[in-house]
Amino acid sequence: MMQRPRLATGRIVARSTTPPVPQIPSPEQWSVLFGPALGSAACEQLQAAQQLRTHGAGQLVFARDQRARDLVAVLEGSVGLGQRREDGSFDLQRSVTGPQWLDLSSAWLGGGHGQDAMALSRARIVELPVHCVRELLIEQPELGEMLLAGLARTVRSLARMSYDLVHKDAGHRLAEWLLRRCPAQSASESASDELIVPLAERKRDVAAQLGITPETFSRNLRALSTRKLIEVSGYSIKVLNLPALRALAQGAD
Amino acid sequence: MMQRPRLATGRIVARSTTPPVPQIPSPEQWSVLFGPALGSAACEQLQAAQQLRTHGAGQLVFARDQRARDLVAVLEGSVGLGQRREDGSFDLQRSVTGPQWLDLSSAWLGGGHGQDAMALSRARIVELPVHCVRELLIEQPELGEMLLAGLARTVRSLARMSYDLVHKDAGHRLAEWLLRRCPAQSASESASDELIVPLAERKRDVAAQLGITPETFSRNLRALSTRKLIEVSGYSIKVLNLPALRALAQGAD
DNA sequence: CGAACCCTTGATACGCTTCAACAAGAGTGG
DNA sequence: CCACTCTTGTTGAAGCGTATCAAGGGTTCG
Repeated sequence: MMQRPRLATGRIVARSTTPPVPQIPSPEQWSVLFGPALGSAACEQLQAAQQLRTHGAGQLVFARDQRARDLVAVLEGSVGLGQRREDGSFDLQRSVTGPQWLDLSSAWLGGGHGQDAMALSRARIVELPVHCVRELLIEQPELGEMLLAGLARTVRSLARMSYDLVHKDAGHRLAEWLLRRCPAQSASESASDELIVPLAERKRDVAAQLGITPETFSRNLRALSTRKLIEVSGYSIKVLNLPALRALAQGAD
Repeated sequence: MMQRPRLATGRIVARSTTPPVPQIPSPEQWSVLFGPALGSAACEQLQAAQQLRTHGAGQLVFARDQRARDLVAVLEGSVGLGQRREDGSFDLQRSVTGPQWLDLSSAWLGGGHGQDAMALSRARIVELPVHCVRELLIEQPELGEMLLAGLARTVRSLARMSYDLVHKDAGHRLAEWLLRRCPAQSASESASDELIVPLAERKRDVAAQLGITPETFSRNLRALSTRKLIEVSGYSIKVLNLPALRALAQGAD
């Protein structure tokens, strides 16, 4: 009971420099990143250009001043984007859980990444040199569209985030976050659904993504469980009243 | 003295439906939007595909549920992005002043715009049907890169905004905003620079972009002028101590 | 065992919003 | 022309939400 699912390995410090561990690339990773409509020819060329590496928890995936030569994606694990502070702590802005793009934007601007990226758990990373993608774009115009769509989704998500930061308080943001973590609440919305949200990350990291301190995060979780909307047990949260939670996220109360 | 430079024409209400006023397209508008490296062939094709329209202050440029078929840019004037509320008011998230892209992202996602856009002043708008751009992309791959770079800049700006919202208080954000409004503080940083920032928009709109209320905006302006960093006279702000302002924006104090 | 880390809870402080009131134009219509 | 209204910006007082500081308990690891 109450066991800790994951733990940043001691003091968060890189143990060794990045060990380049070539690993079996899953065949459909590209269709997850780019969308289902990617041709197999393009797929092969991406395979040829990719660079795989693995980072342990706490390691820096890239630094904000480091020149962005690649498109970076997370295949497995989760990586945090934010600013590393001088005292070694890291203030997280958002976390990216694989398989998902980590930084699709910086490479097109010809400068640095602009943010630090730190592995929050052991993470498999894939990098595509932007000059390779550039060449591919000439032959595969539909690849460009998928890149555009990917960036557009990032824009959406960031715009929503800053809207929420201004217009919603911590409780409402928490409810919204909780809903996003619920497994596909599509068809079977019947009553006796055992909706359990497991937390794969530290609670302070979740709090940072919501733009609040760990203390307020804890208090707001308690408030929700007092109101019988959820039930918290260590690192797993059971959703008791999905409709009420949804109403809360919409701005009720 | 103290004359009001701009005023949203009375109650903000659309006077008439959008009057499609074809106007002379400035030849270099595309190089401003896409970057200087745009070929003249592509330029001509964009010209052929473009749709121009003019909106009066208070008119909706697009609605959030409206399907996004075009890339939208502002040529002249300024347009606000945000949410129109039921009571007719508009809560602004960010404002776009021409010439600049207004919505480069939504059209690639195949859904709605996601936000409402309202003209804050009389504004000239240009729209490029996304299917035309799609076709152009096949022949002009470098166009795709410019679009990617444009979206990447938007991502940068939005990420910075949400960082600032979490980590900086109103005073620091105001200082930063003020600096962005200063005319190219490049070479002549000598002492006797008469740095005057004219406000083209209502102060409440500036406040909304900073994520604060008009009241706090007013108070913070006063705080800065009490400390002799600026001098406020109606709708024009004279910067008295640029270095101090810069230090403040960096996080000093 | 102690050390380090994480989460929780309480008390306090601060920043900002909200509400209310007021002055100063700007547009309107008699 | 002068009321009259509408909008904007400013200022003050009060209250809410969240951060900060401090303390304690639980767990893991050396």
